[in-house]
Amino acid sequence: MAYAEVSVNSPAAGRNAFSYQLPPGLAVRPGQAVLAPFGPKVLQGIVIEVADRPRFAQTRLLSGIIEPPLCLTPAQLAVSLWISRHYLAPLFPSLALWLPPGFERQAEPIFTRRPAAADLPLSEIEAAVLSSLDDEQPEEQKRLEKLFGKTEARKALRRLLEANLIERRFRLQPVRVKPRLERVILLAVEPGAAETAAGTLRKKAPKQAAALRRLLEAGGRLAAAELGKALGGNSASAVAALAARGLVRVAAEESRRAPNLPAAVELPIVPELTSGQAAAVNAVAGAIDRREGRAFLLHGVTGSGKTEVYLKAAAHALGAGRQVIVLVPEISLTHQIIERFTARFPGRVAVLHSRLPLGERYDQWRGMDEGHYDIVIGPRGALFAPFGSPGLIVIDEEHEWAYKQQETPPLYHARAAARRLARETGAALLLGSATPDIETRFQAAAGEYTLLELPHRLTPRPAAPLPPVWLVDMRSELKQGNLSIFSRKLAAEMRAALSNGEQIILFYNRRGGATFIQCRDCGEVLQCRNCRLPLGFHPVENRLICHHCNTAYRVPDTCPVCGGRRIKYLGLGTQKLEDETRKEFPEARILRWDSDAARGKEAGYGIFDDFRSGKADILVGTQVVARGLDLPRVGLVGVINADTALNLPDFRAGERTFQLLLQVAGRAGRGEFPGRVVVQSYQPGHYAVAAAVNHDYPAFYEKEIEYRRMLGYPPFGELAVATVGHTVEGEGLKLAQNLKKRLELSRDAAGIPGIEFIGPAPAFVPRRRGLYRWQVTVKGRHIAEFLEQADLPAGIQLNVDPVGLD
DNA sequence: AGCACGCCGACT
DNA sequence: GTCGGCGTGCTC
Repeated sequence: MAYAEVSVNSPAAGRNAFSYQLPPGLAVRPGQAVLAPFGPKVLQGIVIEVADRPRFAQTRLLSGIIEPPLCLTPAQLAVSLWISRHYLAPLFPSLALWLPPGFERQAEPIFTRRPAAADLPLSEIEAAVLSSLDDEQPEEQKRLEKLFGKTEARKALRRLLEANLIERRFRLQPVRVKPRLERVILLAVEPGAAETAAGTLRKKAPKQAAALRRLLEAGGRLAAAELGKALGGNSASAVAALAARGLVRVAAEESRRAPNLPAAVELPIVPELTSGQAAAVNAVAGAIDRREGRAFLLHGVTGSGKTEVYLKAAAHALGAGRQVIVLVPEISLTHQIIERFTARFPGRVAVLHSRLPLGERYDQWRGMDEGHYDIVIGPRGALFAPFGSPGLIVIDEEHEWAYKQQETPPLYHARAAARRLARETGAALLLGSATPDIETRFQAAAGEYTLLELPHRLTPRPAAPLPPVWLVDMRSELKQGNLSIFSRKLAAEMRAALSNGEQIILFYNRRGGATFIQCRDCGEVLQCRNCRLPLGFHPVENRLICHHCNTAYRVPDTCPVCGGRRIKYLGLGTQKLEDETRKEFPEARILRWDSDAARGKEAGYGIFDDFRSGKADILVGTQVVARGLDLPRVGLVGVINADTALNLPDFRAGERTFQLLLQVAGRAGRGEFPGRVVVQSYQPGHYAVAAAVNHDYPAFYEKEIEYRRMLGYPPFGELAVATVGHTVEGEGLKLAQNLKKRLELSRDAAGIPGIEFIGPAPAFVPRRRGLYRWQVTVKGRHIAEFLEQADLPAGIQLNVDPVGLD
């Protein structure tokens, strides 16, 4: 007797697989998509394992396989099992990452009327629901809810079910996405015969003759829509007449939907590789050939030619008949890299991201599955492209936080998942960054990644140095009576740039708004004594609270360091910044680009294109303007507030600030003008600011890694955050305290050393969707192994290896 | 998610 | 005494 362990698509399944008996004659493989009975429903599932014995004694019979058949590869299966285990994520969603778009279908309830005659007293609405049901044609609950109202319909259905007047069954939702069919006109005779026929028809049926000619030009096959366009309007009757003569045939063929890709842009000359680039390409190519699943960290300053390394390595993988996955941090950044890849590899590039219409996503997926495309570009989800033997996985800007999935489980990190996929498939993994993640850089030093370096910038002007950076101490500006947003240095540089015809980027760091408290005399930010993280201000209690350990402090009147009285929380928005800029520079044309201004499918590309084409002089914006955008006419970059992000209660705040400052500085001087950068800061002495100003990654790394080591933060310890929520304010805290107690008991029972629990503390977003949220942070080693066997209450959310605040 | 079971408060 | 609130446990 054969059995299968199956992951079923039910929220109830969690991280478990369920045992089923295989019906005689049904053969399934691990990875196979199947249908399995689960409670009253038949659900979609994925086979995890096939064995002689079940893991669970009471088994039901597996319903069958899903048609058309679909089977995950052993490598895909292994990556998903790792994700589910490491991130304590539900199993089916971890497997579903690989499934084609639109594959997932829920079981929905349907109702039929029973022939039973029992004549019970019914309410008006119950009678109405009953009379709208048929004894053969089932009705969907969804439709009844729309008709009678959600709660009313549910109540009535429940009553009718109890009275045995109706019957409920479940069926899978209908397929949402289908191949698109298109009418195609095909030549049904030899070209010679068609030519002759066109000649005879020319006089009495000119439209038919023209249609034939057009069809011949197109090689005997043309979409009906195109033929119509070519003939100028209605071609249906002509086509019908030709078909009646047996000259053409009309068929329905599948047409692939594809997104509009940005036009291919190739550099004027394919550049000769520098020795650094060549060495990097050779190393990666060797790893691709040896199929050893090796990983590389390409540390190259902005503008050092990392993309060219990606392209050459990709060419090598494709040459070996293998596929290429290119990940970018977010959709709005796919644009530039798609331009480069489609130029080099026309017709082979697929794009996969959540903003594509479902039909396009589906066709892109199938195009890859069937081998029409062998390159995919997209954000983190593109890692799960249906490629049988990937040769290269590129992660551009690998330090970006967007690679960690937030909110919806599985909360995986695409970099970590890519590392597993590379190992499983023998692909080479290539991580690129100008400011590598501290953890990645540490692992490179430990030999986990091979370090490849590109220390020099390539620009049109030969050997252009990285732009000089001026650091302005805003405390002394204030002391000298300058209350403006702009320091005197920045204002002067802006005037000079404007009169020189250069463009300017003003970067404003929005994150961290007014959550921290700072002395405007000395720049001191009040921190928790235990966690060394900035304290958040809570106006209701008028207290400063540590978001890590929940210690409360009273709000001081004077600065504990310098005794100054000007303690305040800083607040400024991009809108205000734009207004101030306009006031100060009335002659300049200003564009604002922040997340509010960049909604929708185009994701701000209108703004970007306007600025690039010179329709404005100053671009004011948040994080988005710091991204890897190539803007050749930008001479000056001004950073309005270098350090607000520094003061978030996050141990990665320093790293984030450093990365952002270097990135935004890199926007200056990429083209015609030598670049300059002015950085305004209240904490110019902070090592993240100082190192960024000097473009000194090693200096920052040394300081940061020491800080991490001292406090046991990653890479020296692992973190997980458990969040609980409750509608009643005080109950949330109780839940969290209870959770912490249970975790401590589990730890002591298991005897796992070196794990500590911090908190409970209010979440960074203390209230969401009506719930008061509290968090307990788990810190230590082998956290996933501990949490896997720990006794966890229902309803908690776990974020393993968290990135950013939530 | 849904649904059953089971235990305490506002009503006939 | 009863109806009904939602806490807890289960789905191979």
